[in-house]
Amino acid sequence: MAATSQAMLNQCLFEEPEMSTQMGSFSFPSNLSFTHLGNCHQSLKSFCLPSSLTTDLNETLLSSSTLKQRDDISSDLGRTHLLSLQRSGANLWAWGGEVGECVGSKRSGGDDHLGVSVTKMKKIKARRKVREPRFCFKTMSDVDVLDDGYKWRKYGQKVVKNTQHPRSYYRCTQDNCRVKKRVERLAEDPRMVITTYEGRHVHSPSHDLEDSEAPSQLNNFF
DNA sequence: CGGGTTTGACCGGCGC
DNA sequence: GCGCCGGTCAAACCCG
Repeated sequence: MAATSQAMLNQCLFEEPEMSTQMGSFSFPSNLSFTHLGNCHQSLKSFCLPSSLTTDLNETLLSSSTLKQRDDISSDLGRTHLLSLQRSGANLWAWGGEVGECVGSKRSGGDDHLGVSVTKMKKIKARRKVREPRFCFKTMSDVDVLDDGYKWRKYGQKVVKNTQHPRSYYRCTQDNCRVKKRVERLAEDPRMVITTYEGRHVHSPSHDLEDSEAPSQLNNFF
């Protein structure tokens, strides 16, 4: 799709942005396609997601050599753009398990954890049961819906407060797959598209099904 | 005709 | 309890 080449991956962050803490950063080529992001995301996954979400990958933590490789790729392709990797308290509850325990142990020390108040954390905990794992990232693109290899059906659109651009709601068209995504434009910079994914796909991307019979283990976080 | 989009209605959570 | 707001539903509509 044309959307792929247009998209410039600029930032990967986790919900909710105001609660996030910078965890690390590295470079990606500016002309990296969204599909490529799916592959690179394996490294992101290893770098920032709990092991419960990476059991199907057999990958270890992102090493400095891997980062070096990414830099090499970037230099090969010319320009680079900083990709910031962030993690928020809001996602910690969503993931649960070891991450949740991590939150609990760190919270015992004071009123704040990652800049989040106790009352806010309580509300976060209250929501833990119902929310799917979520993450979002920001791309600079003139099209709203980026090609991530999956097929989506739009089920709603909403004008959110204090923004002039509507937020669109999409669901994966695959049966038994309950992954959703939200797409909205940044109020401060309409060129930036915020894409938020919720849940995990239980199938391979539609592109893989079309291109080969062997289902790829890559991309399955989207 | 089937699949996707649009859009107003509805619902539940949350703050006051 | 009430109103606001985000998220979802579903009927109508569109398009190939």
